[in-house]
Amino acid sequence: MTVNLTDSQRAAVEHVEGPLLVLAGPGSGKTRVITHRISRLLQHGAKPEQILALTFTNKAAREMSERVEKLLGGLRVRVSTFHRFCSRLLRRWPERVGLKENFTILDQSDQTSIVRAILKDLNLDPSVHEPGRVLSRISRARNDMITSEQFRRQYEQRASGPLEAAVYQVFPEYERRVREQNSVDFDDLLLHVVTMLQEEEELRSVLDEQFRYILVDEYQDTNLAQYRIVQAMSQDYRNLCVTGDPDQSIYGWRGARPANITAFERDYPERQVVTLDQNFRSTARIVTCADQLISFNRRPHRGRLVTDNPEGEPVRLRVFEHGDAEANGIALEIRELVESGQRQYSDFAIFYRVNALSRLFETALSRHEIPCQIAAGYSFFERAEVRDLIAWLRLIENQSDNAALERVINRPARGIGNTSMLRLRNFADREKISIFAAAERCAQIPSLSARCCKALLGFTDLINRLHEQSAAGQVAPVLERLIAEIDYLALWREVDDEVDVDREANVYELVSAARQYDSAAEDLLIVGDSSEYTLEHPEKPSLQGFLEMATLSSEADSIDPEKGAVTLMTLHASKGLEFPCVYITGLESGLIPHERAVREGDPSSFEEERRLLFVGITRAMQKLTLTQTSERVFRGMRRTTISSPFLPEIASSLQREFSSSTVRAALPAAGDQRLEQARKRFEAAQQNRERPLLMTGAQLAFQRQQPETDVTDDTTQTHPFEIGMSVRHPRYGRGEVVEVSGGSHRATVTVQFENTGEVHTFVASRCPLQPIGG
DNA sequence: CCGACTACTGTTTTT
DNA sequence: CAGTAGTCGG
Repeated sequence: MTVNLTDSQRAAVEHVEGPLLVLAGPGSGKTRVITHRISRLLQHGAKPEQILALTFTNKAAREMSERVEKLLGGLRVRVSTFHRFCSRLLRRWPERVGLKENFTILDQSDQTSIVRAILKDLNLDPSVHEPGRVLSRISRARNDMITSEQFRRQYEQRASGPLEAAVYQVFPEYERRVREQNSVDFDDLLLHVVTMLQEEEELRSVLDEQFRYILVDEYQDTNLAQYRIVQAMSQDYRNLCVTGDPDQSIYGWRGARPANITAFERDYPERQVVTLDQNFRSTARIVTCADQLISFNRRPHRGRLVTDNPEGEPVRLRVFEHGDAEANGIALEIRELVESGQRQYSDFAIFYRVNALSRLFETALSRHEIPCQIAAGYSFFERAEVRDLIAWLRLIENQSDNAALERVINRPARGIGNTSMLRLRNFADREKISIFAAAERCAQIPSLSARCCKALLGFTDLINRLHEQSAAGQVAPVLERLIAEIDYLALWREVDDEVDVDREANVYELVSAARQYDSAAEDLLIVGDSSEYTLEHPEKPSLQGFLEMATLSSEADSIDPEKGAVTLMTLHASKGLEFPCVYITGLESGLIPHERAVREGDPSSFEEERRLLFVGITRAMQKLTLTQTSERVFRGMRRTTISSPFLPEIASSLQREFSSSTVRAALPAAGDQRLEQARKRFEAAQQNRERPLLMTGAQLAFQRQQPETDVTDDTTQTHPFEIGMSVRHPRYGRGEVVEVSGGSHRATVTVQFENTGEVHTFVASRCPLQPIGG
């Protein structure tokens, strides 16, 4: 069985007892090693239920469990994402962390609404403190296991920006409200489990014993909470195997700590380390290219990548005029390769940095009648109509789920508007009850009209009836009755009585997902013994189970490499996959690396961008094409692009190809006559306070040569301001920009002036000039 | 209280 | 461009 393994692969497979760290480079056969290792564990007497494999994404979980099942001839071990695993634990022992068994999981839009409501109650302007931003700051803190209390203290110790000021006020209230409605957010799933394991030693040791062999994939992506969870379960039985690659750490922005790898070596001094660095996936040229790129990181985490694979085709860089041409060119090439019989559609993948670019490729491919599957941001479960129905189901399950209630109570409209809701909320606050409970007692709220009251009672009655029905376990009948009773499809019916087919299809798809769930749920579960601490108690299908599935899975999971279609996805989503032919698109400054990563000025986020490109490159098995455009439409504005700074780093392994009509996207050299034209246009535009129609490379160069910019109180530029930039103000003279905030249309700029040392803040209005990128 | 219209603003990546 | 928050007339 282990005949085809290399020495280091075999070392990892044959290691049975004790902690093991596998440093696995891309394409080094990691999954193979893990599955063989599991089989080895079983041979050595481990029971399947003692093995727990934790992954980061559903996709990875599914793939691993399929491969294990195949190798072991149908034997199943527990493979789960962190979030799902935690959800199961909480479902089993909710009272340990003060939850009720029917708790619901909030999605991101619920979280944002809660933050928005809190900001409002605190009289903080949501246009200044953007709810999404506040939320992500809270989430980041919680990922680092910083409590609201600690956050407040930190805030008081060192003066911070206005965002922090809002966050420290919102933070505790956010936690309170989420808890109050018997719900959890994504972070809570992990955090509650950390608390549980910390405070309940008995439970901890039982779980430690139950899961004697724990495997963690993509260990570099674990955050502090995940680290703690794994730690806690690997104290008495230290058979913890983690696999990771610091060079593929691309989730730093989300609290991932690649340093957990180093921590592992510290926590388990007796650990064994195996390095897998031979690449079996890609051609030698692709491997060289990847290796070259990653070596530019301050601390590349490996020796050189090696491979015995043949050299293969050159890695190409194709330059196109604009985004449409890029998408079209790729589509055309794919079509030709398929039509000539050399390739099939499923061989191809197209990667991009931001989801916003997916459309371009989607339309180009469909123009060429090329089938494609998109692992895009808009998952099935995120569509409005599906989320509506899910919110209804959540409320049916958990009547304290205020977030769900707020979403559905007037949808379809039943005459319960803002004012009524305000009164209802007030009553609920006063009585310390949920909004649903308040609605049931609406007769006691004198300010509510009789009509409104009647509507409220109709609503609560419906929920109660459906709740009763849901006790039977089956989800589909509840959902079907709900849709019928609220005549949900009518909501999407146009005036002329035509039904929105897409939405209707989604509704039916949800119903059929529920049916499928109902029939599949029963055989999903592994039956363990029935002691108090058994995790796998046999479970009937339940509304809860269905909701968990709906909330914790995403569209990216449904990507099927065998589907006979070209795959479109973000670079992030590509991790862990491989394709014979890969296009990495938009190799432009501001996109790869992303503008924001550059603006942060933090070398580590810049390096994360480099790792992201590294991940993308190493997905390719045979044919890798990087593409770039000369101009790109962004936010409805056309902008000339600048080449990605990563390209020069791999220049020697690239073969450049320019489309016939392409002008090179680069800054013009000094003395270029285009520079002179640009100067004139720039000045004319400035005088007329107009925006130039098109920013050319020459204009960019021209602006770069103007280090000083005038600042007045009412007119400022937005984007061109960067921290450290020198500016001149008619009244205060020369100064240096110390802070910039705001978006592309409005911004505030804080400047410290040389003469007086004073600091002034300017509110920028719409800028007469185009912002320059980067 | 509802829906239609307008104005404004934003865009990383995801469990 | 496209999503949404906010305003206004019915």
